[in-house]
Amino acid sequence: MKIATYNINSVNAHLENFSKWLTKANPDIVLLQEIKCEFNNFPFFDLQSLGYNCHILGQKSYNGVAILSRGKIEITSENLPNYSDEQSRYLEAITTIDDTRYKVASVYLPNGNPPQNDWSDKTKFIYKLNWMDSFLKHMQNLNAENLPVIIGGDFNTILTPQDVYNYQLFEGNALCRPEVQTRLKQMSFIGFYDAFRALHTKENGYTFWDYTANSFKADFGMRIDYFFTSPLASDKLTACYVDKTPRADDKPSDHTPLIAEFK
DNA sequence: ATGACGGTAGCATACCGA
Repeated sequence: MKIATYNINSVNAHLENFSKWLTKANPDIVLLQEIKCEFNNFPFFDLQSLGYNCHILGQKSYNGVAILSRGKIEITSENLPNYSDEQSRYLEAITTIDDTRYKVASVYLPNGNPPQNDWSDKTKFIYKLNWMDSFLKHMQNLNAENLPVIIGGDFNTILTPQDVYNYQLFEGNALCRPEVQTRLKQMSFIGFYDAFRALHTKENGYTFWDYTANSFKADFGMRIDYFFTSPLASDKLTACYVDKTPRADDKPSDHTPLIAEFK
């Protein structure tokens, strides 16, 4: 079983790039973030014709998450069950691939940096921390599930200096503030593996490069997209890697897919 | 670099992102 997590930065704006990659990479499941559209504008027809069932939690302009699967999708949660949220950032489902049932979730964690017109405004950062607290509370319940659980998404967190091209540049940034790093590290205490880092200790694993001039070519990137696997899923994990091909292709998202494979 | 650059809403320019 092959699963991908991909912050698509508007599914409609990058549909051509995405469809080309989907056909080539042929994942069984795709977790999408930042689809940036509501139900009525989601490209169901295009993706279904490539063989995927699709469920989305949409939002106009911003955010929005989706689950694509070769198998049947049963939604188990839209938004975090213990947190009232106006933004679409969490979608969870059970889907069956090769007779194995997996619980999967597509996560788009808040960025947390202040708006440009008010650098002192902490509202977004507080929202990020509260969101993470609710998320972790839910993860404690999910980890005990009697089926493999795979949590994937854009966690907007630089966990360690290894996970960004220049750590000093991002000091004080909401992506690598200690309050945020400490919270995401709790995933491992709860029992979820950071799948990429569990298998690769030396590679940087960058999944995001900004659109500016030579960020991608110069590899000025960061690792902010993750898979977290529950004990039953970690037992089945055989590979986890970054696929840079769509980021190098025409009209890409600023992120690139992270892929995990399970036996 | 509080940089550039791209996406959305909607039609000029503000907001968002990491």
